[in-house]
Amino acid sequence: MDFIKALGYLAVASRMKRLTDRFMRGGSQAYKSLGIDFEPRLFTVFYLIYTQDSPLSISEIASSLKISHPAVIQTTQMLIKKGLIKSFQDSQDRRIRRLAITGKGKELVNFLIPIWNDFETATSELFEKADVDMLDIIKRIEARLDEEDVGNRIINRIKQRQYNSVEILDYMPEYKEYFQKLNYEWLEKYFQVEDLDKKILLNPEEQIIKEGGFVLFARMEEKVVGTTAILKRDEKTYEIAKMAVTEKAQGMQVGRKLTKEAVARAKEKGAKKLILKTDNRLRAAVNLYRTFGFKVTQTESTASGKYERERFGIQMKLDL
Amino acid sequence: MDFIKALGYLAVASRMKRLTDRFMRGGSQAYKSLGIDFEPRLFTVFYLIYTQDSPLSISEIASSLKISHPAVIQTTQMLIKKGLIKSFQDSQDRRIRRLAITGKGKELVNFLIPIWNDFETATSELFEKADVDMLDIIKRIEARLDEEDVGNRIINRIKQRQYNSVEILDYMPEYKEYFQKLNYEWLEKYFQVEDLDKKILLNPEEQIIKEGGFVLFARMEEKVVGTTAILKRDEKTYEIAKMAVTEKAQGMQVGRKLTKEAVARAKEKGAKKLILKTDNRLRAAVNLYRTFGFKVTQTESTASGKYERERFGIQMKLDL
DNA sequence: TATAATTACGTAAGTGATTACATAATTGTT
DNA sequence: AACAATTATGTAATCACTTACGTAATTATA
Repeated sequence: MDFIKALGYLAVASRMKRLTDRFMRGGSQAYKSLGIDFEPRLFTVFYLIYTQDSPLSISEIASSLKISHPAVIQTTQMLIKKGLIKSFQDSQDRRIRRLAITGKGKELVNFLIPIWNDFETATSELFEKADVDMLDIIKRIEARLDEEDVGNRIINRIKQRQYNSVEILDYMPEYKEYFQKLNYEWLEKYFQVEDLDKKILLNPEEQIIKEGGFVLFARMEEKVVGTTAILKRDEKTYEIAKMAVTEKAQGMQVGRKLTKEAVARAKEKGAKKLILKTDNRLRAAVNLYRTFGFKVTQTESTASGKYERERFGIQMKLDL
Repeated sequence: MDFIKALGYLAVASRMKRLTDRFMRGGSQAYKSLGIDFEPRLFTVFYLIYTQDSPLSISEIASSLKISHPAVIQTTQMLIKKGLIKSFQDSQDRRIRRLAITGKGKELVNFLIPIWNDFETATSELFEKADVDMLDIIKRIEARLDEEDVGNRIINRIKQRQYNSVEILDYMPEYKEYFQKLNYEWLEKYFQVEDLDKKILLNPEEQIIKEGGFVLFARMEEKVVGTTAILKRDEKTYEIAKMAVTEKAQGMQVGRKLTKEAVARAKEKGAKKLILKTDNRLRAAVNLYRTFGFKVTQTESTASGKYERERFGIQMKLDL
């Protein structure tokens, strides 16, 4: 019974690895059973050095083979120990060590060429029998990965799902405590909770909504994980403030969705300008706002807000 | 510039490895960037334990996943350290350690299931975009490898080529010295060169050919690498003797080709029986003869030949 | 023309698997 | 019942890479 096989695409990488291991082992098995003092892993580096007319440097080899330079160093050390290549310092640039094939190396190549030819035909025949054009397949997959690597593909998909699962809700009295709690959570961590904070957080209805602003909540899987306020400054100007996302939900696009909704609400109300105050040290937040088109308008030297923390803060603006 | 790409099937294993590494790295990248304390290499073992109703043993896991049991031990140790699984001794068999998921483990699975789902869709979408049915491809290649692994495919091809490159030549006076030299080479190594040996090796024309026998030589890439004699015992009986293959060419099917030709020559001459004397300790030789159908007819206890060494020797016979 | 940035190489440690070997417990055989 | 063979697990060493970090040499820049 083969569990990995049953997992389908969930374990396709493991299956590819298992298959690759089989191929690599096949090569060393062949050398060993023929009593040849050579290993498959030496092949690419050795053959590259052999084919090149002028001696190559470590990093030239690494980039040609798309492997790390320590891998090249380890391989070349082994080849030098076997006497198949030699190294010498570059005459112009003393950082560079150049690698060239030796007489013994050339001899071995001549001996190995027919054997490598057998390697090649044996493999290509195997793929032919399996009715698989492996080179073309690898080429096509690599091309896709050059566009976007596996990690990013997965991350983007996860983020998209998380983003979709977040609901933005209007102010409801029963969520009032979250407005306070979520803001205290991070204010206490980074700054002090000042009197003006307390006043607004305790009385959002009075301080924000009655003044023509909004309070929004973000809910994810039945839990309130974020909040923000949109304060009305004047008919044409609104301000995003008191945005807070609980630590567990950070990185899950909650802030993005709250900001998106805040922008939409301000537009609806006929605002021409949306401003916000934040701290240059909160990189994630600043970058998030930037992606919406917010620009920094004031830095600490020019700011003169109501909060103590604003001497480290910045102001940002978005024209609607 | 991508040298490996240019090598085609000669480096297809390296390219597969490079591609696989990219996939494996993608997974850990995704977990890391989401701040999840989990690794791709834990997945198969963890998921297998999760899906199974009754706790599995180390070796059950190893065989289900087709990996070595030390790999399972290492993985489970890490999972235990993370508190995701627990282990306990089997009640019947005290050698067996059974592994079961913990409450914390189940919690993590529930959290990870949607993420694993994203892994799966991201990968399958990637392959779809590359127009590659990877699962089917792996299946087809694995099926071929189950028939014959990569190592054997290569070795067989090399042996076939070597076999084809060996020429069998009739006796020529200028090769006379090789008949002596090649035989001394191994006789001196395993036994003593006895007087009867010397007489025959010095005078093959007189001792073998004039008596109605043959001497054959094997040539590989312009070098004489092997020899054998076919002695005429009587009208219906010939004997293969003095077969020698130089050490460097051993394992290259030279002996096989010499034997094949010897059998053909004896048949041509109308022989009904081909015999030979060898030593039970020379396993490669005895096995070679066996593949031609030779059967052991006498062992040391019954043998009474002319040679000192025959008290360790055997006689073999092939009916033509 | 200092100094900062970049490049080339080297070393160390980690990764995720393997093979080889050891030991304890169980099962099979005479 | 005694011993051999097999099975289950564990440990050590190895493999073929990687990432992370350090240093020296060169090049770019203010």
